[in-house]
Amino acid sequence: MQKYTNNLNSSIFFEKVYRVVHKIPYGRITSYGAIAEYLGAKKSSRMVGTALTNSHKNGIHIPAHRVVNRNGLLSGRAHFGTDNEMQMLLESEGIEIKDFQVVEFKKLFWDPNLENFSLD
DNA sequence: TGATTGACCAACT
DNA sequence: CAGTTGGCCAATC
Repeated sequence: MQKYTNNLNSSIFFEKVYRVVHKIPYGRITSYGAIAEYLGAKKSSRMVGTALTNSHKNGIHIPAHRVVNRNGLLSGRAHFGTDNEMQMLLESEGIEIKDFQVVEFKKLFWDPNLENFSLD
């Protein structure tokens, strides 16, 4: 029996995650789930977070701070250097944060599923 | 090597 | 409404 039932092969999937994250425009944000869906693994949104942890560990530089959870919450902030580094990175791009949440989440949401771009 | 954890999310109770 | 559960599976314990 095949191990993967949701179109998820880790090394390939991780690399695709990095490429999508790299495409998130400056000053915009997206969610783990939206990326997973774009990659055809909607139910594996946790793995998007795993991929980002992996990228951090391996020193792969991608704008991971632009990925938040489906409610606009900065759920990955603990993985950044200091307590509020993720927030400061977003604020430096003009994104307003309140209580660890992106205030204009809907307005700033960048949905890869609605975009026309290539993974290069 | 088995069990648990977790940068998630939708459905269910 | 909030809390729980099921799915997913790499990484960690």
